[in-house]
Amino acid sequence: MTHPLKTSVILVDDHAVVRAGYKRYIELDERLSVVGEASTGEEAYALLEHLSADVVVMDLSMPGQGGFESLRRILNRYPQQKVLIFSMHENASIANQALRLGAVGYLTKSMAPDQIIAAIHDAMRGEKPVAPELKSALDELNAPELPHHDLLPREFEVLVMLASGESIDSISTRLHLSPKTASNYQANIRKKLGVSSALELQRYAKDHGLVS
Amino acid sequence: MTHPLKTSVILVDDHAVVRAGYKRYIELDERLSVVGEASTGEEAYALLEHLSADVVVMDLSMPGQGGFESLRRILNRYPQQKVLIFSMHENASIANQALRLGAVGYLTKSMAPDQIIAAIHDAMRGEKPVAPELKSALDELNAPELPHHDLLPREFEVLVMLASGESIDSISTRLHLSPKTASNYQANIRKKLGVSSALELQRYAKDHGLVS
DNA sequence: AATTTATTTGGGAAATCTTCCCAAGCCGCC
DNA sequence: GGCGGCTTGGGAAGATTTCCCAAATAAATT
Repeated sequence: MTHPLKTSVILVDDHAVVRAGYKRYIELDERLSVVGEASTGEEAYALLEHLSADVVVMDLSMPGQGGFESLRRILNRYPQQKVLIFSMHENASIANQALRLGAVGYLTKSMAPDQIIAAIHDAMRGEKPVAPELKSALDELNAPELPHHDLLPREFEVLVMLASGESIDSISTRLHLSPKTASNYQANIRKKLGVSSALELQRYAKDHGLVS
Repeated sequence: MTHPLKTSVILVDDHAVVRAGYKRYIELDERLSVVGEASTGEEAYALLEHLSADVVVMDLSMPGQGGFESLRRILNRYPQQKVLIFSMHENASIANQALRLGAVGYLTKSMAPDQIIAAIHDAMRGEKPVAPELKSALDELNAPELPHHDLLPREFEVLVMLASGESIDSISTRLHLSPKTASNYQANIRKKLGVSSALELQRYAKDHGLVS
């Protein structure tokens, strides 16, 4: 026999209507079979205790504690599990985070159905399929010479808080710093990143995946 | 016969895999039939020249000139066309804009499949189905007493520029104002809206659909 | 162990920005 | 003509930001 075993797949997406679409396409390939579905990351995690699958195909934007946290927990518990992210967002920094966390690939919903099927087979072969439109952006993102790479650790921490909209006062309180110090960090961060306002800073952070 | 005619549906979504899901569910109801599919708004517009359908079910976030523009053009050419928006975004201000443009309803992808089917029938009956999780937010959004409704015209203009990240200097230049005046506008806007930083102001504007 | 080196923390002083208060000019309306 | 709302900005006080610098601590190197 040419197919000793089917590749088993678990689908994770919070939209039932979207899961139905995945399933229809995946099952057109008789070497694949969908053995389970889940609508949240937590559900997927629980499912894996009873059911193993070669590949988990998972959306990232889900309710509950979100796709990233689920990915982290699944890989922590099952380090060998192949997880393919299949996301709406054609955002290189999101893809980057997911791959760093250990996802075996990152696909987007705008890929053609047969590319998606091919990616599942690729993953089984040990490759790391990535949506073609993100390849170059990903390389750029991992270039070592991005401005925020020479922020000091403390500066980085403050940057993230600033970018998520916290005020100097709130930061200095939460970090037990004088407002003066927090403000000085802000100035240094802005200078190093080459931005001059809170909104530019936020945009920088978003573009580089430092905040959602 | 109890069903004199099936309700015909055209699906518009740029993700083939997602369309497959819609279709599977819709066709489970034998009173509905999918008579056409399109992957962009332009395609949908062209399709309508050859093919009429009772309801167009359309995603908003699509490549090309976007869902809003497509909706506008379709309704301009075919004012009677029932268009149901079926979007990912559970954002009241987006829904609000779509409904103002003349969509007959706004559904989200996290609704249960049978609610979606029901919404299509509702639309045929002349109702205006709206995702339940958005109902209250929509009402709130159309309440006449929102803070930004008593901004002066000029203030509103400055608000939009501020919220899209422009600096006081850039605004004063573009509007031929002294930086002082622009800055005074900012202070007045912030007071009227009850926000205290650039980021809060941006969030306010986003939440109320004043900027994308 | 001794000594650089990097990092964290904040003060002082000047520059800048924001706020608050107020007033002049303008436009439309009765 | 006069009233009221809108637009425009000055003055002055207050707050924030910036820039420069230095002490304290932690980490790395020899």
